[in-house]
Amino acid sequence: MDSLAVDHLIRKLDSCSELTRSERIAMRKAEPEIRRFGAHEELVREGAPAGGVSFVIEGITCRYKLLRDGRRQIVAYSLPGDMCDLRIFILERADHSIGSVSSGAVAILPRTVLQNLTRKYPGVLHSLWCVSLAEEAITREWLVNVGHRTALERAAHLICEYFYRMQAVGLVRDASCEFPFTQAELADSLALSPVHVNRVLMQLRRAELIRFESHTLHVLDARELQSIAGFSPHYLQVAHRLRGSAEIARALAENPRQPARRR
Amino acid sequence: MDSLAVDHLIRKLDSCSELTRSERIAMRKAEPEIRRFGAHEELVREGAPAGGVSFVIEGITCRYKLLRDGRRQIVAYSLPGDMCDLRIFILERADHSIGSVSSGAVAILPRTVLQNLTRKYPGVLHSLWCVSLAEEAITREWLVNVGHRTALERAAHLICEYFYRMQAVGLVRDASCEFPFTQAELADSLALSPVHVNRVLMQLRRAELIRFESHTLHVLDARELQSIAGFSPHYLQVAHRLRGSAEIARALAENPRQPARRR
DNA sequence: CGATCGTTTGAGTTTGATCAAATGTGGTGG
DNA sequence: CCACCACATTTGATCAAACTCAAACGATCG
Repeated sequence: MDSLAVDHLIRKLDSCSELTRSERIAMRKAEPEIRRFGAHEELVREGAPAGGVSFVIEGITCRYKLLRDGRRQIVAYSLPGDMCDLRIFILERADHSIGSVSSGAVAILPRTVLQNLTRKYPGVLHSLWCVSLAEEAITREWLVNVGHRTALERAAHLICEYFYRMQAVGLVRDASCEFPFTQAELADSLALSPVHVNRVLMQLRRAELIRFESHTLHVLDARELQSIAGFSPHYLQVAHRLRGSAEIARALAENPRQPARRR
Repeated sequence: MDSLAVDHLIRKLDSCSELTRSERIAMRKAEPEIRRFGAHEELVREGAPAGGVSFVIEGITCRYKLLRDGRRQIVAYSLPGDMCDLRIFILERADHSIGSVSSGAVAILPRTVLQNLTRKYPGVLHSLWCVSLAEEAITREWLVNVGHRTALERAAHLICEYFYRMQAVGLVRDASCEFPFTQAELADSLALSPVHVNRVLMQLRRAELIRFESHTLHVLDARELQSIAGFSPHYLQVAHRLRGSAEIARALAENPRQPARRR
């Protein structure tokens, strides 16, 4: 079960920048702690001392910041395979909170384990860096979203991005996927009031672009939805067609610190 | 002159995660190309094929994204010592544009040079990763800013952040520093109209919190300004008190690929 | 079968946008 | 040194997108 959890992480890192066989083997030796959670819980509070590095293996989590007046801005969602918060690896304390959207589970690697891995296998370090850059690209797009798009465009854009990312991790079937968000959570992501989120979602449904059923999202007209959102998936495509990084990874692998089995 | 430029980069990386002597020496061998620019120019257009990795050695640059309708969102400013866009190191093409705010100069390292550095010196790789994480923290704070703060708070917050960062690179004297931004640029950063930026800036000046003189910003009441902004510099302090990263860097240095001179 | 939480709907308000024009200001060339 | 131009800032008036408040409706669960 544990090794299955690490496979999520390996797949993620591998998709960003190819790992060598020896790196994969080393990673599989890690035995993360599994922590289950319910929906809409607080997992890590801002300011909490940094624990291990965790990644989602099931369900959805989010990162958010709270303001003085209690309002919050969700700054990112983590889908299965995503790191909950890489920055924790480097900081003393969490610089924002982490919560769950749906129920699910995270795997937690003690920081020392990851430190040892990055120490011995620079390819892992490189992959982690790539993951960070990919996340930043998404954050930037959110900034554009909240800053310069109308409420309708914003909502459509978030749905497009979510759908794309769910697709990328194989969680979409028949143009539909889980959609566990409350409208209040969407509001905190989009910087809109819950009431207004309700109205724009209704607009999208009435236009027959999407449909909700229990907690499932159906995308009825992806093309039109993307058009309204001004969505272009380009910023998400960090995973593939990396330039140069494959060579780096290979070069790093040529002189591994740890004896590496070659195929 | 060139080596002086690289020193900026070394200082930056070193502040995030300590470099070893050999890493510094190796970096000093790099001979970046220097490119000067005037104020308010476009330096890299979104979609342009990726060139070298550049960092600011004088003046201020910004990253921005353009929307269909021509509006733009500035997503980051780069002060002297900052990388203009690290992500370019990994992508085929720029996924957003880069422009200048003031006149100044950037140093450009061919990608192959940086690739070789990261290949031979994982400590450099680690530092670059830390830099990326620090940048992401700023982007997230901008997202909170644009998403959940009022126009006045937003403007105050941006000024606080800018002032803090300028201080960090030693460009503040007597509570004042260069301030080359046009109100239109501030508007594009804060997701406000230029007219409204004018009004809130006026409010801050009338409250005697700041003063502008030619292109200089004077902060008259930093405490009150921060209070209005809800600014806490915590998210900026990645540079120091890193946890564990020093040990990583040291461990990496113990087995350098390249023969390293020891003091 | 309440109770709780999330969603929906309506009415009035506010923040910040837009449009338009006036007023600085710095730079250039005569 | 001045006239002029381009550009940035300032001010006023009007408008619209999204917020707030309030209440009703609906689902889910013990």
